[in-house]
Amino acid sequence: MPRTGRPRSFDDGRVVAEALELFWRRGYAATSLRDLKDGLGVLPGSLYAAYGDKHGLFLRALERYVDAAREQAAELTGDGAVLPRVRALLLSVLEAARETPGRGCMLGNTAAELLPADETAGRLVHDGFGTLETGLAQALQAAQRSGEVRPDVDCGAQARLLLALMQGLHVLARAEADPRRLTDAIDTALAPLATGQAGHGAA
Amino acid sequence: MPRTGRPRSFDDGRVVAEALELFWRRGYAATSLRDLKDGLGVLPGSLYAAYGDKHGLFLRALERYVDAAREQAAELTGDGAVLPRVRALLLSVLEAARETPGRGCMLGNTAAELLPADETAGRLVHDGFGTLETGLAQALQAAQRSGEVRPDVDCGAQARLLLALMQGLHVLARAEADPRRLTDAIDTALAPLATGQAGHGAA
DNA sequence: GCACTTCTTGAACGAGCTGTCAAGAAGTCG
DNA sequence: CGACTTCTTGACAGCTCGTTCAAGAAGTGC
Repeated sequence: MPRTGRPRSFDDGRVVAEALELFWRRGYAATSLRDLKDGLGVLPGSLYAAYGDKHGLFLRALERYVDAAREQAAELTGDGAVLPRVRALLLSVLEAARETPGRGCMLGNTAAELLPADETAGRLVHDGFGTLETGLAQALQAAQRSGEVRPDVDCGAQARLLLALMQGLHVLARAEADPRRLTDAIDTALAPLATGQAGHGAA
Repeated sequence: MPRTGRPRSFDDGRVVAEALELFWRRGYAATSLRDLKDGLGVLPGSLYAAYGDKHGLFLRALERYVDAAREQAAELTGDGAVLPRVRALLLSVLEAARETPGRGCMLGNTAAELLPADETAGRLVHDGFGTLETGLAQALQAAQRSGEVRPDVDCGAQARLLLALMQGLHVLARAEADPRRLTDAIDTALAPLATGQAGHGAA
């Protein structure tokens, strides 16, 4: 195993994180190597040696985003009431649109720009959506067992509805001067779920 | 008024319609003048003489899409039950994703690619979303008056929820091998609306 | 300190892009 | 038919893009 030679002068994790920020904000095609060079402080030659090409770096950044989404999804299930956490997740979409306009969701952005042509990115996006859907469904099922969510609710279908709502909010919020106008759509979606009593601890 | 000179050899309506099809499928930046030349049979010089530049042609195409959306929204209100028409509209999103993959909704695509930087396109997208939202809200209100929709429903908030769902479905469907998997999300969104009785004619 | 390996640097390449322009084609009007 | 106006044509300028590469820099291990 060759372990000699000049060590890399940049931190892989930092570069991927900053590349994610750029791709997230501007999209894949609109982020040029010049943008990456300026934003990351890494010249094209080094990027190509480390990641193959622009697309390779993009996939690394997208993987990182999917990992972050996985963490968010896992945090939905846990101690205490679930529905307020789901509501907070949906509200955070509107808040993010206010604080960082024009960024949206990296999964949705990638789906709109590159799917279905880019199959590798497609798998990652599919995984990311699947993770979020499963996380929502499991959280709702747990809340159902604890009595927080009505027993006649189809948690799988509800999870798909909430995920679609979430993606839709990312899109609509781009065209709204004040995304908070969409808050009542969130509450309308969640209202039919609650039993009215708070539930009694995790399942 | 100068009414002499060689007449235009192409039909404006046809060119805008075909440009819309291209921009819709590939997005704004990814559609090159060469694509437009090949698809429309009109050389760059003529396009620039007629529409100013690529962006001008895109705006014309986007206007046309907004007009079509306006018609769709208007058709939601009319004789007979409203909820089946709303359901059909949402299902048509999944059907379109199956028949024409990777096209999505031109409003959502444009929002993701160009907003908030492109203010002119932003106004058109905002109008388009507003038209759809208002159309949904008015249809639900009419259905409420006829007894088809429960009287305690907030039709405005419901319209925003359904519009967000619609946009979310466009996004999610891109990453699904078979978009029909999302059908139950539609029914879950609509279930809380119905009174159970069919309503008695238009209001 | 020397040999070796890897990384960095920055210029350069070919391709593709949007937008322009001068010359010719094709109409209309007197 | 002839003058005039507008549209079409296709080449081309200027730019940016992703990618490559040879030379130099900077480490490691003996």
